[in-house]
Amino acid sequence: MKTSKFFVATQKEVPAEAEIASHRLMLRASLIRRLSAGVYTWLPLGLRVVRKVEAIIREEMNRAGALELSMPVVQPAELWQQSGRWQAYGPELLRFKDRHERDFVIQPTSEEAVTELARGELKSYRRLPVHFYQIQTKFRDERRPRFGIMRGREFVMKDGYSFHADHADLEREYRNMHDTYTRIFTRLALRFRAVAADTGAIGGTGSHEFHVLADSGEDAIAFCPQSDYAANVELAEALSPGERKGAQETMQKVPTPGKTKCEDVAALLKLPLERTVKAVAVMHDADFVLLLIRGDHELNEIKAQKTIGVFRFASDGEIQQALGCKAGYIGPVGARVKVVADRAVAAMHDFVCGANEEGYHLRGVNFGRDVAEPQVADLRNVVPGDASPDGKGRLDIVRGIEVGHIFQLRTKYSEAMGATFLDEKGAARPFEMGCYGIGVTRIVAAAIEQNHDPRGIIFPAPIAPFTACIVPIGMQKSEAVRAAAQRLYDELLAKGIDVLLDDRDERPGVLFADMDLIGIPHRVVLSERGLAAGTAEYKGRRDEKATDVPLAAVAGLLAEKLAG
RNA sequence: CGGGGUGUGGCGCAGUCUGGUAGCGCGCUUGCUUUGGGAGCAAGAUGUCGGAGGUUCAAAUCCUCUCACCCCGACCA
Repeated sequence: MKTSKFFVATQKEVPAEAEIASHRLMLRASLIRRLSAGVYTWLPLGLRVVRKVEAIIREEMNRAGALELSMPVVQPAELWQQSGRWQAYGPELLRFKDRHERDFVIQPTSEEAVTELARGELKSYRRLPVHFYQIQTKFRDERRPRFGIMRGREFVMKDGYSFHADHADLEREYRNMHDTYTRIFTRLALRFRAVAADTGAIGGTGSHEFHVLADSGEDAIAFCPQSDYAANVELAEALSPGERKGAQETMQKVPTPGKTKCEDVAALLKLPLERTVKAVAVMHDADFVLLLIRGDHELNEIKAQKTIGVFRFASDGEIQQALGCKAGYIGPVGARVKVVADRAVAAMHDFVCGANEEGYHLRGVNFGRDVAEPQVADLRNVVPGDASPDGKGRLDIVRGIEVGHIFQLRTKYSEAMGATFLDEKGAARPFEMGCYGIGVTRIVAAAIEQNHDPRGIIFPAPIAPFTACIVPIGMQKSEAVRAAAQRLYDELLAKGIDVLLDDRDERPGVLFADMDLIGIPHRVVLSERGLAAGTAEYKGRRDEKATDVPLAAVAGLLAEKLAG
């Protein structure tokens, strides 16, 4: 491709809307343009990247035995009513009526449509297993779309659905997909991690998320450098720090006027933050519950919900009513309410907590002596340095962007929609189902988030819009440069290299800046000076400096770089 | 959906408080010069100031309503 025949519309200045690097760079490099909130046009340059990502996913899915099909973006509401998601999905599901006033949705995923297909086509166990997938547009009416393509409302997803006669076969396919996803993200040349994820209400043995590692990621991932343990922080188990030591202090009430936060109380009493306990007041139905968390820890709401059921935070009025005190000074001592302590709190002695009296805290508090032994549960987020749940080391935490999720659905949809097959004995049984998603367009943003510098994007070669570019200096003036550029361009094309010849009549600085911004991994510069010496100049996008290469060796060098 | 904020040329902004008929930078067009890291000079084009209504001799500016977008908040590829 020649730039003059392509569409490069780079910008020096960035629209104010762009918050994160990938969003800014995608706009500046003319990969995308915004059409509406969370809805973007993919410009030719960006679409080339999307297509490359899709191609790799498609190859690996096909290799893994999955079959590509395409289901409708617009789907009838009846299917969604059968599965229950018409009610359950909420406002993220975009709904509309056709001219006959019939309800439709724009698919956010396709479990219903694929289960409908299976119900009609997979009548016998002899047809199983089957894995269908599609690469296609999805729409979720996010409450707050942001970060450009990263969390857009319209996006492209690879969604696959497998059907099995029994759970063992589903687990086999699940492992197959785990391996396939690992291959896909490896081929995409991204730094990633597969992490155990919450299976939510469905349960079952499995759900894994695949995260691209990036500091700007919205998810926190706990992993153990000494083992292969990795889990989303929302799920990672926090072990008990050990046995509680005996009490050494006597409990005493200390004035702490105006100090409602653990940090402030600890500073006032000149005690480390981890000697304090914060009490979080929540309501489970009509029950008032105090959750005790160590001052330096953070409540994990998912864990808390698993422990006490669905809850909400108590209002000031409810706290006043239950404890006769305002928030900021509440604690378990003397409180006639249900108390659940985090494991770390259960191991504390001589701690500090609220006195249930405004302006006062208690210090030297001990379970058993001053306050009843509480119910104990894992309630907090793990922090770096915590023991790994597999007992093999200490946890560290990194941030990630979720780009893939594999899930054992089991019979949730097949039962809800009456999708059954006949087994060997002629009995009708619901399909065991798995589903497997990859955020295709999100991968583009995540790749940029992980690979950029002040000059722009640094695309991993497998997904770069062009893998190499030729920058001729003074091409419009110099016949020699023009001819050499054309020759090299033809040669690289003949070798199957995806090359961009930047033949614009611009100053070299403009060409360099654009090629860097767009993130083309390999650059070859041709100039009269170099040609006189029979050389071209090669520079990798991450290289500090360019190196001179004999003109005749350029194609070979690039082929070698791209192979390696 | 709650809270905060912004809408002025393709992009980034000033002007709004204190009404007087719109300006800067980038980009764009043309010409000349320039040509190894986002050039210089000159001449140009592009605005119903988000929309509707109101106040006023006069509204980008004040008032009301509305729409769009962005940012912070209870979980998704």
